[in-house]
Amino acid sequence: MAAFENNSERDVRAAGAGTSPGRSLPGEQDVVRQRFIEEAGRFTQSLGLGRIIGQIYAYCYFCPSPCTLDELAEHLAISKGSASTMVRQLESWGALRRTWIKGDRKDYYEASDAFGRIVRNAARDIVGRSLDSVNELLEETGLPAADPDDDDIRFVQERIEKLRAFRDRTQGLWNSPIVKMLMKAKG
Amino acid sequence: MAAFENNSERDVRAAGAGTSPGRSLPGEQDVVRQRFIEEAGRFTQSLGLGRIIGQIYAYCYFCPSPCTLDELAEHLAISKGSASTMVRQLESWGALRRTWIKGDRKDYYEASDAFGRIVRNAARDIVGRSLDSVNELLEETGLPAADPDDDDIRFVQERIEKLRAFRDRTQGLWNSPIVKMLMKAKG
DNA sequence: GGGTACGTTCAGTTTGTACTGAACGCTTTG
DNA sequence: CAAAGCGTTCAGTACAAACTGAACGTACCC
Repeated sequence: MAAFENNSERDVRAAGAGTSPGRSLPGEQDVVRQRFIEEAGRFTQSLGLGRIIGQIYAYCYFCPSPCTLDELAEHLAISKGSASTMVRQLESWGALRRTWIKGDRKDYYEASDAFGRIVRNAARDIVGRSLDSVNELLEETGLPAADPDDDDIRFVQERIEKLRAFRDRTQGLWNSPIVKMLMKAKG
Repeated sequence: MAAFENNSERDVRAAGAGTSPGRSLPGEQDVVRQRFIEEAGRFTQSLGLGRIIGQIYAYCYFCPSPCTLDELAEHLAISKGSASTMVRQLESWGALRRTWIKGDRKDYYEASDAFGRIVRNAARDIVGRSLDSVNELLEETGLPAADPDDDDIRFVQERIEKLRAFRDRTQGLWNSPIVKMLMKAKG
């Protein structure tokens, strides 16, 4: 709601990059920014990641210069705690990079545009641990060794075997060079 | 909790498939079933789909014969309403197939083992609509036509263009024959 | 036509969790 | 050393979504 108002420190900084020196009123591009930030929030929320994480990334993505925590908290009208937590989450996915400006104690964050890598990292982080748990069960499940004649036991064994086969087939899919290539940004 | 107790109609039917005629006590395979059902519930829940949907699929997947709604509700200790809703969700993903037994008014459900297709359908259903919303925004966003000299406007334009490029590159990824092949079950 | 036996729907409740904001530890500055 | 500025943490809260179960509609049977 309070995003990209033009009376703050950051907007002055951002406006400084423009060619119209006296320009400080919100331009049409700020409306566009605002809509993308909202949409990104809806997107990540509908994915069960919460609204804030999408908003933070979108805000940084559309910032010409790195952002600080306070900036994010103020413009997105969120608590500093949430900003801190979500920023580190995004950083762990490679979605944000932490930078510093010498003589300034604040941390600055800038968005990466390597979307493919970000999505892969996030997906791995989210479904990865759940899948690990499933895999563990698939491994440790020693089939009932006795009674190979029991139809029910053999049925269960076959079902588990099919799961294992699928797991093996898809395991290397994320790391497949083909998929990587398809998602790679080319300049 | 009450899953796979051995005093119910269904277990009698399941036990009938075994080779040991008098056998009605829970075998070791039922313990395995139970663990897979629990794990499936955890899995879908950690994915934000709820616990029940995974449990239902796992129950059906490890059933040698099709299941009914009442059976699912009773053995998984869930309400019939949830069973009905989730079963239709799974059916829409191709995870369950609805069958009938003549002379019986109940609906019967059996699990598909085409995991690849199920995952693709589910993923498309879940992230699809969210992505549609994003794509809509990407399309309808006419860039600020005026002021091509404004650095800030050009910056926003470039960022949006990069998003469009990634969208175009990844759009056909799910339907890519390579990915389809990698996920296909081979007999 | 009444009475079952189904599956479905939906208002209500409960459960889970995203988010807040105050307190904390650490580092730098005066 | 005190004080301010920074990021982090965590108990508490508020909100949303999962889940329930009673009411409903419909098809079949006596």
